Amino acid sequence: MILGNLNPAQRSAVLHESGPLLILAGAGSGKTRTITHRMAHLIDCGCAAESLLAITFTNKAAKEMQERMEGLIGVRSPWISTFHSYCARILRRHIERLLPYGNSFTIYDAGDSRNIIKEILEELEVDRSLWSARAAQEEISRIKNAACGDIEQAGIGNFANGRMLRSIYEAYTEALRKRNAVDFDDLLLLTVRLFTECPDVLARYQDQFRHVLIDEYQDTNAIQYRLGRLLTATHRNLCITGDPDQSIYGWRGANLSNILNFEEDYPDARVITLAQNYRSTQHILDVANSLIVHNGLRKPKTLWTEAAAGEPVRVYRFSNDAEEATEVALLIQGLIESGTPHGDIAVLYRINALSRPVEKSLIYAGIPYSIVGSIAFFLRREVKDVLAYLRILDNPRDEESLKRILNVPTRGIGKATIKKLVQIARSTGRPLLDLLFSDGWQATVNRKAETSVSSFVEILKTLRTKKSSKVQDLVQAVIEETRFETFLRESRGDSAREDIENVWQLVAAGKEYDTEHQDGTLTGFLEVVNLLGDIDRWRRSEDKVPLMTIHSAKGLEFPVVVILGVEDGILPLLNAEDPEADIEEERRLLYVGVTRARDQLFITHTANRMRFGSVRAAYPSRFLRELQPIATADPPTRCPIEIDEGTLESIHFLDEPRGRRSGQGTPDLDFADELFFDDNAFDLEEDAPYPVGSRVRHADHGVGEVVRISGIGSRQRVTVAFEETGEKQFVVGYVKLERIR
DNA sequence: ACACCGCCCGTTTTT
DNA sequence: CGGGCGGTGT
Repeated sequence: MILGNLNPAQRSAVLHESGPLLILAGAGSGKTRTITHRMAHLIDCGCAAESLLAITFTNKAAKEMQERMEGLIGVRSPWISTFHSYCARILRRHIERLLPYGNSFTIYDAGDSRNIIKEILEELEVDRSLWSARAAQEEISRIKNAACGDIEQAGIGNFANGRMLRSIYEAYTEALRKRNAVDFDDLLLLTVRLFTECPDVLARYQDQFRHVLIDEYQDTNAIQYRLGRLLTATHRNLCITGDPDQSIYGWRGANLSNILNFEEDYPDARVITLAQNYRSTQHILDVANSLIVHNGLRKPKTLWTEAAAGEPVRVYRFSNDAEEATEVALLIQGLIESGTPHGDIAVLYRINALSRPVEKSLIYAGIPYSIVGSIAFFLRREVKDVLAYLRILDNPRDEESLKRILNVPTRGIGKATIKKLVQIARSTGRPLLDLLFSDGWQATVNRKAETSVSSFVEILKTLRTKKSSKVQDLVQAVIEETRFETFLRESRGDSAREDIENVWQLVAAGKEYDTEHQDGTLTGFLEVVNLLGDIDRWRRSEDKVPLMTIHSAKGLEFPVVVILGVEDGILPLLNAEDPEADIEEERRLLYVGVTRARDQLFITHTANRMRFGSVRAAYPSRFLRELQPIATADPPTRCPIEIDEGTLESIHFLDEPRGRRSGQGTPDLDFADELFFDDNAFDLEEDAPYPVGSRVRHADHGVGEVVRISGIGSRQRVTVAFEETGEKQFVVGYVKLERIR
């Protein structure tokens, strides 16, 4: 085994033999390298490859790890997959132990679930102001993820809405069971249930996997935490890697304390910190470090590098989003002209909506780009329609898919008919498809509908005979039997071409699956399709500028990164009705964005931004004032003035001609300037409610002395050195402090 | 049954 | 600005 290329920390992680191990891996610290080497080392030491299990969060990460493993040890590779795929595979084998599920269960995506929830809300006659489908869906997911499906524990309360939620939850669970379907959360949840209810199954996997590795542990939720514990309960060979500073999935139930408390869970755990960064320049790391240090919930660590200082990080301010978009396009054009490949320049943003103006500018500038994420390919309407045919063939109880395609392509089966059919099915207690295949429904619908449904049934019967052909042929058969292409051409106007193209891409996906899986099945194909996100399908290409959310960019790196819209309200994303927004998570998000950059980093913000269809004032992100040091400059194409040691005031200075130029100077612009740039015009010593040196009392921390303040107004932060608990930082607007002196 | 119109709604982030 | 949904007209 080659240990020579590893640094001392990496090496000790590789050499750690057994027992719990926590690898705190900073961004760009060679984590994947370390864990693949570790696995290879274990195999070298006599572990069978089959006895290793590595769990990642994205298929992309799994694939990358897989490839690196093959490079290191040859073909026999350990089991490496995402939590979700791993659980799906376990369930395919054993779900029949959890009746009434069968092993051809269908995995429902959020859209499918939403449809069921809508039906339930209708059936239960739920007042729409009490529960929207969206809200109910979110709550259901929260119950599953945070409380492992235990309603009692989820604390939903006993008021009308809580009681209603309980009914919705139960009806939803029952609906899925009837359809032999599971949602994303169920994949994990049912696996935990399987392991708990069937100790023999658990024992089998505990025995098989002598070493379990969980990647990105900072993003695990309650169920994933339990899975990890269950799988390693006997041998305790649990190796986790993660970085509390990169936890960005709190909204999905990720529980940061899983990683923060790992050492309490496993007092004998070995902890290794990887802080040497091999990715970014010193300037970029300085910015990253200065930002993240403002977080309280973390394990302190400072990234360092042997690399050069590099280009300064630049913060650009624009008067509106259109200008931002044009200038970013010009910036990119300049980079491309000087030889940077398109694929080396990533444009990142907090919310998908921000991509549009930039897309326009890129098109205008003739720069090819590709959007990664947003609407996943397999979620497109026409693709899902074709897939629905496959799904109903695979799982005859999948009522959602059946209803979806009864009248797609349009064949004269309307809502009323569908409703009638569903009703008969319900009253006879048989699956809808069973009913349609029998002759117990014809009398209840009108003649026209009757012939239509019959012809639909005929199509399904024909397709059923081809069920075990190659996936590619099956997809093609669906398109031909249903005359799907004609349907698209006739029913879609402008988008017909694109829609048809997408449908044929699905055939291509089937072909790809067939070649990659010699013993593939329809079930297998559908599973891949379901669990594959857009980011997983994305292949880095030289000739397109990638545009994506920061969430999608996690785990990736680019020589040049542009982060758009770093404004209060967007990053951090602030929600009017939810003032308790997790600012620290937002800060981590920016941190993740910043640490994607290898050589050059550009951060932009605007004074006015089009949102919700109208122009609104935008304010620089509160995070910008935490960045140290930043060099700032006017946008490159207009006034190429550069400042060697940028200060906040210099932006103010540079910015003045800006308002005039755009002719859009608004009072808000001035306010924004003041908010952000006039830090030093404000006398911090005099006007602060808790000046430096004053003594204060805090309910939890006791008495302390103010050692530092920063910012102004309600956004002001105050750092207090408490006698008992040490230094803490607060936002003045949110903390209760009693001033003693 | 279905196409069309117009209103209102809301928007993070994804396996 | 865009999608979803309710209502209307054919």
